[in-house]
Amino acid sequence: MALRHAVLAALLDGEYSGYQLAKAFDIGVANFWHALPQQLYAELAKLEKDGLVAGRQVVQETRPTKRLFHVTEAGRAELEAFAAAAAKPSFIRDDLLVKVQAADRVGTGPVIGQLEERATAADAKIELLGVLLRQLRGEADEEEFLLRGERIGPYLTCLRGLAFEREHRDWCRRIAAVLRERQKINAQG
Amino acid sequence: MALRHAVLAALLDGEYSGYQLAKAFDIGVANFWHALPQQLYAELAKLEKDGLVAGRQVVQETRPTKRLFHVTEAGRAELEAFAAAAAKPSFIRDDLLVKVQAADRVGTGPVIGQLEERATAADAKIELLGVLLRQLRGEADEEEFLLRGERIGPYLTCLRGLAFEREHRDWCRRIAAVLRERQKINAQG
DNA sequence: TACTGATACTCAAGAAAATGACTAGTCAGT
DNA sequence: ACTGACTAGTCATTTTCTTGAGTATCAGTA
Repeated sequence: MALRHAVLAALLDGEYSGYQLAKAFDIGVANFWHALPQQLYAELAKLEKDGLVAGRQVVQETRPTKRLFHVTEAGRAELEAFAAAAAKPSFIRDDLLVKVQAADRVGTGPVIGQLEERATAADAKIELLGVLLRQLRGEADEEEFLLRGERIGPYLTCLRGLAFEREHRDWCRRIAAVLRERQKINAQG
Repeated sequence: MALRHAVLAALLDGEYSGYQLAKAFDIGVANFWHALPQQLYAELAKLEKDGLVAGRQVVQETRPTKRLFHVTEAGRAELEAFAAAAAKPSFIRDDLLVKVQAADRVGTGPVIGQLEERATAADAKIELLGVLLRQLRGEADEEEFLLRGERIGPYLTCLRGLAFEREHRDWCRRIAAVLRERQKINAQG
């Protein structure tokens, strides 16, 4: 029971359809919780069955009918209990790091390429997060917003995401450079 | 097929028993791949069945008999192919971030406590990684080691882990401070 | 006019991971 | 003599995740 709370937390900011939720996960929530759309639909169904979210049908003229969900009182209570309980240790899984761990025992060429791709992707994500953060805080500067803003939760997690992406990008570029240098040295020696 | 390659990569540095592998995962590999001991035993059994690792029994006098595993040629080839294939996007999951996302909609008291615990745990991890890195690079300084060292894979992933833990610690402390400040302001207002 | 891409989902099969309990001997300290 | 921690695993069950496919409509583009 874990995705459950991530969905509830994401849904705190208003009504979302499963589809919209999947988008929100891609941008914001993905900074701390990865999930595929199918999982979200399944989880929403379970949450509704358990009365933690409620949905309402919205018929649209030009688009398929959708169902918008919001968190119920029971859902809020569930989140409250979750927040008070001990957190599990965080965890990461990253293929690319597995490859780097194996570096200098397997061919590094493709790994260097992947590190550079990742760095580029991180650049894009950093820009995206920058835009998102500016939107979230509106006119206020950050300090002011963090102290007086109404809804800072998503802002705080995006800040974490931004820091993560920056570190990740820098690491990828540095490691790619190191591996390239080593290739040169080995070619010479 | 994912844990599989993490195990192979971890096993590149010598022979390990399942138990030792579990330790190695806790310290180094956990920086990019989280797995429980039971999973490792199960994965080792599968890898052996598939001929990607081979084990040998070691009878000990004072300790239970153990089985030490090493990567076979087929295992190395498997890793090689893995390194060349496209990497999946990394993913993170963190309960604590879910709680922060929900912050200012649920009680923040316990969350502040957990942020501080995390920061303290991160401090310990940072120290541990510092020691590990010093061990790995021996006498050489970092630049020199990265360019000429024989085996830099684990060093590189530990560097990533270190950067991650630092960022995480700083973020936790900052967010804890922000949430505390907001509690004060709300108490006054 | 055909094609692409976005919206808005659903279903099912199979792989992978998490959980909890269990065995069994050693060693250090109270 | 007892306790708790460490070594070194195994087993079974359940939960969760991934993969891949399928449905349907509409808007914009070439």
